[in-house]
Amino acid sequence: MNTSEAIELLKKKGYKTTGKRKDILTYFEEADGYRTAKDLIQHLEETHKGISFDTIYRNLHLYNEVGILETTELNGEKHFRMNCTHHHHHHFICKDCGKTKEIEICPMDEVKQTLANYEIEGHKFEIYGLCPGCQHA
Amino acid sequence: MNTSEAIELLKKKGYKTTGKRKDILTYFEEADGYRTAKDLIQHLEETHKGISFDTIYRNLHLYNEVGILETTELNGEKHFRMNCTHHHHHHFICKDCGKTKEIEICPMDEVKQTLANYEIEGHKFEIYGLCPGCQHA
DNA sequence: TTACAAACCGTAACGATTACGATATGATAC
DNA sequence: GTATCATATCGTAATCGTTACGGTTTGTAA
Repeated sequence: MNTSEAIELLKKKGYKTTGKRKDILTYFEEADGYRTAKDLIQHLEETHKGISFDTIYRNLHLYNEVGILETTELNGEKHFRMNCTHHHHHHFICKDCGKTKEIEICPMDEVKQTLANYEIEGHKFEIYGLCPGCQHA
Repeated sequence: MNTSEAIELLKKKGYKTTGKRKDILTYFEEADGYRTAKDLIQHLEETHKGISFDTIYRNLHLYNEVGILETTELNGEKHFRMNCTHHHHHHFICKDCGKTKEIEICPMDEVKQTLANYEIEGHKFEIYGLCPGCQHA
């Protein structure tokens, strides 16, 4: 997903297009990895001095709800990234820069067989560490 | 791991044995699943009225550090459970009661091959849903 | 039984997030 | 273009889980 696709989706759902909304989307499109609300606030302070927490979190929640962003919890803070809509996969996540690498392997088919009487609602498979670029920092 | 093994381990590492420490361990041994700090406080209030946050969190951290408890993050709250030390495995976690079921499948061997230049520090594989007992509640 | 480090208490502070009344602003209809 | 109105935003206070701290109590080992 990219910024213009996301704006299109928001319009279709009846949400208004604002400068702040666009800038938030652009930030995540360019980030190419997981970022926190704080990262985003810091970035937006440059162009939108005094932007409200309300605006930040309201839009993060909205984007997450309509599927523009996906989220994960990393040492007590929520992290967000542009959603990859094309197919099911998981991520390696760099602890330093937040960048991700797609992992195509998913063992849920096998796992489901061992959970016959269980109602499965979701699963999380994430690998953490340092990406090649961050190993010598 | 059970309460007496845990106490033994603490002693060996030079930590003191107190009534509160024992009761915390017993709570997790009997819980048989993930519990929050709040759950624990609620339980201990009965027998140790006015117990301090400091005591709760200090011991939770300690237990986590020495490997008595393992931890996961579930909708913004840290959850703890008695550690299963015997072998590597993952968990199905019931959203309602916090009970877990061991999953023996782990795809990390395959995954490692696709992350040749990456430094892997850890991974998380969890399945969420409702256990058979909680499906009709 | 004394001595002392470790454990604990009561409470304040912290950081991330949520919430709210008042104001501003896109989008639509005229 | 302008009026209308629901939605978005602001400024700020409140909330929630967690952490921190000075003072007191308590296991433990000599």
